[in-house]
Amino acid sequence: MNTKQSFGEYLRKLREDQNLPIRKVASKLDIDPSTLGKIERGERSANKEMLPVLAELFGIEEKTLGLILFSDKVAYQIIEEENTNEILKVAEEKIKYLKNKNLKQGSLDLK
Amino acid sequence: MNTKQSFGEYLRKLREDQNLPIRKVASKLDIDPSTLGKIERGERSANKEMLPVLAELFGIEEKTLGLILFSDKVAYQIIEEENTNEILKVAEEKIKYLKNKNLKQGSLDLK
DNA sequence: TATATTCAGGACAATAATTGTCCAAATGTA
DNA sequence: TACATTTGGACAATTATTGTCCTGAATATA
Repeated sequence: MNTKQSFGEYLRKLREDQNLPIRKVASKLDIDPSTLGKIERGERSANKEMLPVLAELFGIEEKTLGLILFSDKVAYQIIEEENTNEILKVAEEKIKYLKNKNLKQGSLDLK
Repeated sequence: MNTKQSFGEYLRKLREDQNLPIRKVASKLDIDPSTLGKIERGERSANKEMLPVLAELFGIEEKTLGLILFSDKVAYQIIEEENTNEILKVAEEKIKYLKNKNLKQGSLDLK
């Protein structure tokens, strides 16, 4: 996993390695080519529904794509803060706590 | 740091420990009391501008408040995923890379 | 050179999400 | 009871995101 690449850069590389034009991938995703171009350049965000389509198209685990996409989103959300590592650590603990709580009880609801 | 508490719960505890009504804290924050109530219950999100006000009011480091707030946001963003730990780890690496890159170059721009 | 294809990036309306504000009902308290 | 506090719904205003189209530049192709 190359963490020096954003989701968009990763996607572009996949696409170019296969010599596919934006147009074709966009059509598979059922979005405007211009939108896909923006996603590749990081000017718009991809969404979860695109992942299974891309996974199949490029023969990559959907989970891997999700990992790249969500880590991007998390990074973007906190990169302006100073104590990013601490934030991530506390977030990890909160998630652990909440998931566990959730196993034992009903559904959750955070904001 | 108690990671079993959301920002709202933490805030409510601070407020109740001082026997302050929502009304008063809301007025310091210059927001509607109903909105503050919702923040405490996690139905709305707090924002960064509120942190210095709360920090001074309760005598707590702004950074600590920010830590609780942002870790909440990160947790909320990914809690529905399976591989949350991996996501956080990759996010950490990305941030590290981007911050370093940023030190050496100009300003950054992700999405 | 002319023509076609691809891509970047702007514009802008449609849609969705968030926020501010007010109010009425419920709850707590003197 | 009377008063203060809190909850939670409603809804408009604001802001953010998305879908769509268009133009021009760059590149490839006939």
